[in-house]
Amino acid sequence: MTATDPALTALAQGWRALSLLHEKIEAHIERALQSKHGLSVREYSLLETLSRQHDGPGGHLQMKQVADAVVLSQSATTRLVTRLEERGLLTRYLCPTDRRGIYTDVSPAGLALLAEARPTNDAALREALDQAARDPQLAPLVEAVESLHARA
Amino acid sequence: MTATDPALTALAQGWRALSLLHEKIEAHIERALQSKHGLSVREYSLLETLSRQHDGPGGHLQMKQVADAVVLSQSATTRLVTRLEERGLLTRYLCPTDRRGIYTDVSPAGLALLAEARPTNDAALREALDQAARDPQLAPLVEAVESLHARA
DNA sequence: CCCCAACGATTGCGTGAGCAAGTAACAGGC
DNA sequence: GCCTGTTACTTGCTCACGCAATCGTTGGGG
Repeated sequence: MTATDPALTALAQGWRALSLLHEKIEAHIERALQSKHGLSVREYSLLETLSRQHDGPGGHLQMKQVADAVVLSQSATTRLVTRLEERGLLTRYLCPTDRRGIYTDVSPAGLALLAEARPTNDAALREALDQAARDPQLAPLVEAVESLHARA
Repeated sequence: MTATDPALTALAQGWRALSLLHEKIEAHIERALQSKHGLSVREYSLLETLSRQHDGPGGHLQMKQVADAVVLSQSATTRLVTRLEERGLLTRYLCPTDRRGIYTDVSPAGLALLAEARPTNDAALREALDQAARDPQLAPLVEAVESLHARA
């Protein structure tokens, strides 16, 4: 039986709760974004990330940075970017100083679609959180997520 | 520009942080479990869930309940259970009172592997959390996850 | 008793993901 | 100026997932 260490077990419960909450929210948002805008959560997430960089200095990210930001493998990132590029939602162009690097930037169409999808995303998120808050095992985490913005 | 509503944006940031934290932890544990025990996170998660039911009354779960517990589609659950059954880690048997339902139960071999993999899982989790705590954007969430067990 | 709507589980099909191997471009030693 | 090692990205392969259609089972009318 190895009488599992209580501290570790408790930590595992926390991880389990986090995992459950994440998957529930993701599933909920996925359905909403997919049905209304033909976007997956990852695709939306990528557009969102790139658009935030857009406000800043360069307005572009290298594939590697993208992969890190969305926590995907390089190969998956390549294909994700390719898909969105084929839909005209973003553009790819070589980095002038290092021709190995490839920058990606959101296109106007991408920004438009993002603006259109953002309310859907936010509403679905709000909904999923409210729904999760009714589960006593998830409630504390929901609270934590919501209180994150208070410190902004 | 649609001057995004600050409250919603903040919520989205919270969701983004949750998502990042989840994926980092999952990736970390996945590598550890996969290399040392040939188990995916989902497979481990399923064994863990079933074993916890094992302590309780019936010691078994219907496919539907399993699917709900691990947040998977019914089809994915069927295949996940099939894979683990083929490895001899769990057993399937018909529910005697309703032959539509199928119960799943962890086998002794499954329990053994679980006992073997648990330390790996816990260590990787601990590691991933410590690593994430160094990211200021993730730190508050990490704290929340860790404090969950304090209320047990 | 038979029929039919509902339910649980499985299967066919298409898609996205990671790993490993491959290619192109930089950086340093000699 | 090559040759070697490293970096950034892409491609081949395999596999797990979700959706939709299907099969077997159950339960409630008629």
